[in-house]
Amino acid sequence: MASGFETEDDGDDRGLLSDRIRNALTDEIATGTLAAGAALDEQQLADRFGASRTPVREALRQLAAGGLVELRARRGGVVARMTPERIMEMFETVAEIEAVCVRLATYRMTPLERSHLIELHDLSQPIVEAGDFDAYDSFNRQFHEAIYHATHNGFLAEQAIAVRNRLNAFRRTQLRQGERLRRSRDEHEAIMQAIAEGDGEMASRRMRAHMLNAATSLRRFIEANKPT
Amino acid sequence: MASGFETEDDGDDRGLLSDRIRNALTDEIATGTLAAGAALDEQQLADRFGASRTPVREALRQLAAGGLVELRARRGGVVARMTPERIMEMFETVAEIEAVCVRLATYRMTPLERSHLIELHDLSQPIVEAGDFDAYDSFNRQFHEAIYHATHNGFLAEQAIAVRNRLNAFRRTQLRQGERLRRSRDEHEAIMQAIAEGDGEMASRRMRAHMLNAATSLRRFIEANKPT
DNA sequence: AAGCGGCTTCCTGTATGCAGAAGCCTGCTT
DNA sequence: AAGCAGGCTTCTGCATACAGGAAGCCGCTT
Repeated sequence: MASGFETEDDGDDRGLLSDRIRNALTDEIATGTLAAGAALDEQQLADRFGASRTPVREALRQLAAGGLVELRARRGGVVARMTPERIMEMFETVAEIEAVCVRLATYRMTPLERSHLIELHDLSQPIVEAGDFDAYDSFNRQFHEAIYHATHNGFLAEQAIAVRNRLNAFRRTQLRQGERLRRSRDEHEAIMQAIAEGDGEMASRRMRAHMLNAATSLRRFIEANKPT
Repeated sequence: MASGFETEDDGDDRGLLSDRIRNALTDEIATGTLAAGAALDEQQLADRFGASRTPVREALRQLAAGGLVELRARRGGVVARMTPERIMEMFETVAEIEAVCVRLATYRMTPLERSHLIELHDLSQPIVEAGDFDAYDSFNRQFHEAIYHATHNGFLAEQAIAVRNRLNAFRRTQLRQGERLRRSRDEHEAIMQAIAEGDGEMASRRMRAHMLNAATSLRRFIEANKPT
């Protein structure tokens, strides 16, 4: 998430109401519970969260600033509606940013970080065998974020996480396509290989391909389920 | 500042109050009118803008989501305080993103866009001769944004602009250092050369170097003016 | 004299009230 | 019957009111 807020992890009972609402809405949008284009009525949301409109409004403003929600002046807000073109643009952007990250990480990561990453990667094997999509999604997130942090550039890591989060709903969808889970892990394997060899450029190219494969998988899914 | 947005300055009655406040604060932070670390008292800002606290709060939330302001729960907000380390991280991030952009742009730009970029670059010559920092800053922005758009990836362009905007104040400072203006243009020249040859990788490396040179120039300035 | 604790005061966070705009529905006109 | 106009409804945007936490201050204790 773009910085600026004290976000303690989601065990949130205490904390600001507007932050809790923001986190809840972020989650619902990311998981698709709130579909793209869904209208966001302030009073309705306020009732649902047992709050007044004020914290809801603040949450919506923050989400709008993050691009998850579109606010049209005096006409209310809707969950950001994304065209297939825009989704592809976002995937390409993530792919390029991830490619940058893995290149920097290859050159900068400490032995400890490298060890941690290898360990993480090894853990994904049984998950793939079991075909556990949710577990793999969670692992995948950890894997990529470990790479972000290994760049030793906190700002870049934040940006990467923020952009990645906006693609959450789509990435999860895409993982459920056919053999994508196993192929995803194979691609990770190839990336790990390049990292182990200290070849940042190679790791970068493989990461870009990895992300674009995911995008292609998603595009196929979108076109297969096209309503028209 | 040389805001490319058509946010008509103070004569603006139209539009949302919270948006006007947000734009005004963005501007003041970017130009340094509001120094980093400055406390942002809601009531005080409300009085200054002749509004109530409500739109001020909404503006602050949006700025926090964009990273320009830090909000500590129940303790008010301050203009994001950036350490030299963080500024360098931001510069590195911008450098990498710009490098990505110019590579994609080289391969994707239309002849019209290439022509426009060349024209823009040519216009910078007399500006450098005159040593007009403000004009060059404005040109520089146009030059880089033209490259963003030539990627034909709207989302990537938005991200690039957003990150770049957060460095506004520092980039302007840096341009005022010694021969930096002329060297900046020389580096643009080298980038244009690579674009003309259709060598995206070369353009990318040169762009990265260009941005890191700017960062180095800024770091020298910061250390030279270090209070301690 | 120094440290601590309670109090006071200010400021944030939330709720509610009010005005105006956007959209809709109804009824009139052609 | 279709189109338009005007009023009505609903929701947003802003202001104000209220409650609770945070920081500073003053006095008390040792």
